[in-house]
Parts: sequence; structure tokens; C-alpha cells
Amino acid sequence: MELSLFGDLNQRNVVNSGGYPIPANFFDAFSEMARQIWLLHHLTFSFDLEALIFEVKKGCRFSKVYMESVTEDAFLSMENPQVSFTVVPRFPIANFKSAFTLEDLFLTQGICEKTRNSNVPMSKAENITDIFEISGYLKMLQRLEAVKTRGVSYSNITFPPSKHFTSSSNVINFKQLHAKLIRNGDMENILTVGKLVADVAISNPANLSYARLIFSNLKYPPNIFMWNSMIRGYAHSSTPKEALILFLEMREKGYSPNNYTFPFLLKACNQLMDLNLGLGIHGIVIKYGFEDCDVFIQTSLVNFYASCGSVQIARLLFDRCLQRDVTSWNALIKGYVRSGRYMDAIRVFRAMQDRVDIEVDEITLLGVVLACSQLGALEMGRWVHAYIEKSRMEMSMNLGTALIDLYARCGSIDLAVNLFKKIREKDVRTWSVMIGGLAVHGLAKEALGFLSDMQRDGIDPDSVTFTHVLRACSHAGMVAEGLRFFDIMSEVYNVEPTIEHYGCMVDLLGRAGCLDEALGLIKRIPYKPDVVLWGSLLVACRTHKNVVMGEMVAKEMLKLDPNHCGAHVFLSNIYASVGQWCEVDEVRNSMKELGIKKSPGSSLIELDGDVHEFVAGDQSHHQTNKINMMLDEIARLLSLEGHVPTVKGIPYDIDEEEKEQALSQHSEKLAVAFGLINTKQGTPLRIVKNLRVCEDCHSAMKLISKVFNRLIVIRDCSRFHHFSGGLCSCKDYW
DNA sequence: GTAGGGTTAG
Repeated sequence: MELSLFGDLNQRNVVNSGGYPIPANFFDAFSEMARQIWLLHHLTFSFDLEALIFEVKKGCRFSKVYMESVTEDAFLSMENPQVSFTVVPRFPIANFKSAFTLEDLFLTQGICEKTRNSNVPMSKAENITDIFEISGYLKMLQRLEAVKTRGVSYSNITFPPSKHFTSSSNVINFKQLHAKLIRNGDMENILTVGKLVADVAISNPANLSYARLIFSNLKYPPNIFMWNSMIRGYAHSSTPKEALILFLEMREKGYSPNNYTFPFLLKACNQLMDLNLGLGIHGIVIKYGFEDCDVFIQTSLVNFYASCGSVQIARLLFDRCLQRDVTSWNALIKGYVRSGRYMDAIRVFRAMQDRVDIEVDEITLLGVVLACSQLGALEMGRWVHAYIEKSRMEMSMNLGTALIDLYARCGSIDLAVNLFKKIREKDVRTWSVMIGGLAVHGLAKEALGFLSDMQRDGIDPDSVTFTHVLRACSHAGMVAEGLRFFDIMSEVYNVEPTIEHYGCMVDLLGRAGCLDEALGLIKRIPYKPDVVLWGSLLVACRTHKNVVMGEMVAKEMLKLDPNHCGAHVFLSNIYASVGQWCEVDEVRNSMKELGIKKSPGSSLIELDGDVHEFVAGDQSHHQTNKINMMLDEIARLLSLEGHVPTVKGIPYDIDEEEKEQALSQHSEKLAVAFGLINTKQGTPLRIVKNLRVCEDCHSAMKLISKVFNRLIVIRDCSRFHHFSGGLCSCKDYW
């Protein structure tokens, strides 16, 4: 696309490409708000030559400079040369070339030397805003107004209360204080008032409007401290967008942000999960030269990108940081965890330990524990536990809770219970994690026992606790108990059922075969049923082979999400299980047309501190030959035990032998074979699987546990199965 | 005078 030279502000593309192509859809990637911020800060600025050189000398780096196309001769013959150009700061977007300075540009155009020789005095410019002259300023104001009144559609997001609002100070107290200041004439003292605004703004989101009232009715202009305080208040409130609007107002009034402003702004972008907005803020950070010198801002950026799912950018920035402290490392570790890159999180942790200047702290370990629990890496988790004890670090309630969760998620419920008993201080989360752990292990009676203990300790169950309690009932087939808890949670404990609780109930009824009741419940709930909720019923339809209802449910799901892979696969599986191969073909063809691929089954197994991943049919592991031999051996021994592969769920109209072949390559079987080869006789095998265990693998695992005399623990996406001596802890109810 | 990283379900 041909871009105009100095475009009208109303046009989307205001820049000339100066030799480097700007992607035509560049501005499409921006949300409206980001665009406002971006435009406000990156428009065509008129610099005089002094200012230009000033910027260059300050080391300001730009990724692009777009100059008015005057010829060199014309430029040099001007009496008072004015260069109009647009700057785009260094910016981590793939299409952008790496940074270069104005000096580079001038050198390439052969005028740098000449301007240097002209001895232009470096005088007037005090700061960047002094020398910027934003053209089209009034138009910008109009556009800002439009954004403010139109609003951006964040209203449906709810935000948890922030940890920053620890004080529950009643607004009345602040009003009294305010009145006192007025009476004593202290409102003239900008420092005192600043403190008041800051305190009120951060005390409680509910007090923000009062803080704003003080802030807006001052007899003198607020200082940057007050602006920051207000922005901080909004950044941590349920309306973080206000922080950015306030920032725009601040800029309109001619204030420059300082180093304190940016962490608050990035916090707001983080809350809004708006990548484009943060990109805009990042641009401003660079413009003000903070990117390379402020560790707080750098960490805020790392954290922001990581939270918004751009962990690669976070890593890029992290690697480029001049200063890194424990918080920066923690932000990166958490970023990897949030993005599901657990092994990377652990790699970063290991690299961190090699650093003599960085000391691991509780938050680091929390991140690592989280990664381990997702990976099912029990040994690594135990190592963290030992590390805490060895380093005499205090086992805080948070860390204890995370570790209990880890043990439970890694299949070691005994270790979880032991640790739970040792921890003195417990809150509702500690209890909930314990109850949840017992629930997924199918230990419903024990879970309910802990629920009573918890109440005896004076702690009331919350919404999450009840999710676990209902799930415990569901896994154990305790329908009556589940229904009872569902009733009393709102009646007695004032916990209103959420869609998750309804999901548990659908699951509970569905598993128990009460499909009509489950469907009835879905029709009665006060929420719009979502894909997850229908999904629970769909699983039940498959288990109980109700083709008619299953078909209806899958179609409902596809109405909500036409690309829902699970619904397609279940539909195909349902047809396959009753031999309706034409319908199977139809579903598979429509999947092909829509470009949907079934996510492959994947199993993880930890060996000597390393996690090995196996994908169904995977032949890429370096021990593949040995694994295949072991699989043959398993098949031989199992057939001696009378095992006949259950091929019903296989969604292909292929011959029986091929079906058996497909089954034998399920990821958990590969992982078990690998485990059997590489561990000593009697060592338990712990496997984490991303999907549900299929019927054939389930019965095979029972027999493998018997024939090889091993405890096999498999965590699938819904619960644990402990296979031992030919039986499974789920009692075949899953 | 102000700042960055934090635990439970789905």
C-alpha cells in the first residue's frame, strides 16, 4: 500500500515508509484505545535541527524515521531548517527492522557531518515535551472524547480485588481528615494534599471517586505525584481502563510521565489483558528513554507481555535487561507457567540458581511448584520441598498450599496429607486444595471428612471448596450427597452456585446415568449454558451410549463453537461406537473442511528429574525400538491374562488388527512401556495425560499393574487412577 | 512521598 507522506490525522496511516514498508494492516492490530495512545505519542513531530541533535546525543533510538522528502541540497539551503518527521520507537514487532538512530539515518543521507559542522548550539530544550509539537492536537482531543464516551468493551470482565487494597479504611475517616485539612488551611500544602489523594486512592476502590473529587477540585494544578496516585488507584481497581484515560488527560494537560507512572499503566494493561494497549505504552516507555534504565519498568514490561501470552517478547526483553533482580526472574518464570511452558519455567529456575547474585525466594518457588504440579514432576517437587527445609526458608501458608496441591496432582496423596497435617496455619485455600486432592483421587469419604474438620476449625467453605466437594461426590457416584451439598451451599453458606457448580452437578448426574435429570438441570440453570457445561453431558452420553441425546448435545455445542474439536470427535466416536460409519465419515469430512485437527493424546512421565513426553503413535523417542518391543511383550502377557482390546471407540472403519495397533500406540501405553524399561522392579509409575483415559487403556493398565507388579498412577484430565494388583481406585467408575 | 513478581476450580 502506498502511504501518504504526512498524512491527515484522520487517516489510518499517517506515516511515510521512508524506504521501509509499513505493513498495511499495522493499525488494524491496535485496539481503539491503543491507537489513541499511539497516535498521541507518535505523530508527526516538527523538530528543529537543534532538537534533533539533542535527541541523538541523548542516545534516543528510533526504529524508523520518516522524513519529509526534501532533497539534500534543498535541506541544506534552508535558512532555518525544519525537518518534519515521524518517529516510531524501537518496538518488538516481527515486521520491524532492528533499531537504528537518527545519526545512522543522517549518515546514510550524507548530511550528518554537515549538520555537525554547522555548530548548532545545544540550548533551550529541557525535556522532550518542550521540543515536541504535536500537530492536529485538537483533533486528538475530539477523538479522545469519543473513546471516553463510547467506552471500550471491557464491561463484561470482572476483576478480583487487588492485594494492594489492604486497608479497608472507611471513606468517612478520610472525609474527616479532609475536613480537618480544609479547616486548618492545609489544603494549600501540595505535599499534604498529595498524601491525602494517594492514601484515599489506594485505600479501597470504593473510595476512588472521593479521591477523584479532591483531585479535580484543587485550586492549583496537581503535581505528577498526584496523577500517579490516581492512575495507580485505577490500575488496581475494577475499572483499569480509567487509569489509561486519566493518563491521556494528563498528557493533554502537558504533563510528562515519570518512571513511577509506567508500572501503573502497565499494570492497567495487564488487568485488561490488552496486548495492543501495552504495546502503545511500551512505545512511550521507549520514547522517554526508560526502557534501558529502569528495572521496575523493565520487570513490569516482562510481566505484562508474559501475562498477555507473549512470553517470547517477555523473554526478549528479559534477556536485554541491563539489570535483573529476583523479581525480574520471577516474572519470567511465572510468564512461562502462565503460557503452559512448564519445562521452560524450570529451565529458567535452573539458570537462576547458577547465578551467585540472585537469591531464590518464596515467589520463585511458588512458580516452580506450579510448573512441577502441571508436569506431574513429583521428584522435582520433592526436591523443592527439601530445598525449603534445607535452606531453612519458612514454609509459608502459600508455599505449603502449593506443595500440597503439587503432591496431590502428582498422584501422591499420602505426601499431601502428611504435609497438610504439618502445616500449622491454614486458610480456606489450604483446606480446599486438600479436599480437591482427595476428590480427584476418588477419596470422597475422606474429602467430606476434611470438610467437617475445616468447619470445626472455624473456616467456612467457599465457592471453590464446594466445587471440590461436588466433584468428590461426582467421582464416587454419591448422587444423593451431591444434591444435598448443592442445596445447602446457597441455603446455609450463602455461596451462590456458579456455572462451574452446575457443571459438577451435570457431571454427577450424567456419570450416574441420570441423563434426563442432567439435561433438565441444564435447561433450568440461570446462566446461558456454555460449551463446557454441554461437554459434561456429552461425556456422560458417551459413557452411557445414549446416541440420541449425545447427538443433540454435540450439535448444541457446535452451535456455540462450530470449531469445537471435542464435539466433533465425540460425535464421530459416538457414531463409531454403534457402527454408523457413514455418519462418522460425514463428521470427519466436515472437520477436514473446517480445518479442525484432533489434539493428539499426550502423556508425561518423569525419570531422574527429566520429564519425557509421549504423543500417541510417537516414534520419535530415542528408545522407540525398545519401547515397541516392550509393547509387544505387554500385549503378549496381557493376552495370556485373557485381555481382548476394546476397539469400539476407534473412529475409523478400519480392520480389527489395525484398530488394535492404534490402541497399542496410545500415549499412556508408550509412557508405561518407557517407565517399565527404565525403572527398577517395583518402582511406581506416574503418568500425566492430557485427555481422558480410554476404555482399553484403562483395562490394560489394570492388568499391567498385576502382571508387572507395579503401582501405576495416571492423572487424566479429570481425575486420578491408581492401578494396582489388577484393580483401579476409580472402581471402573469414571 | 509513589513502582515490578504470588497460592485453590474451570
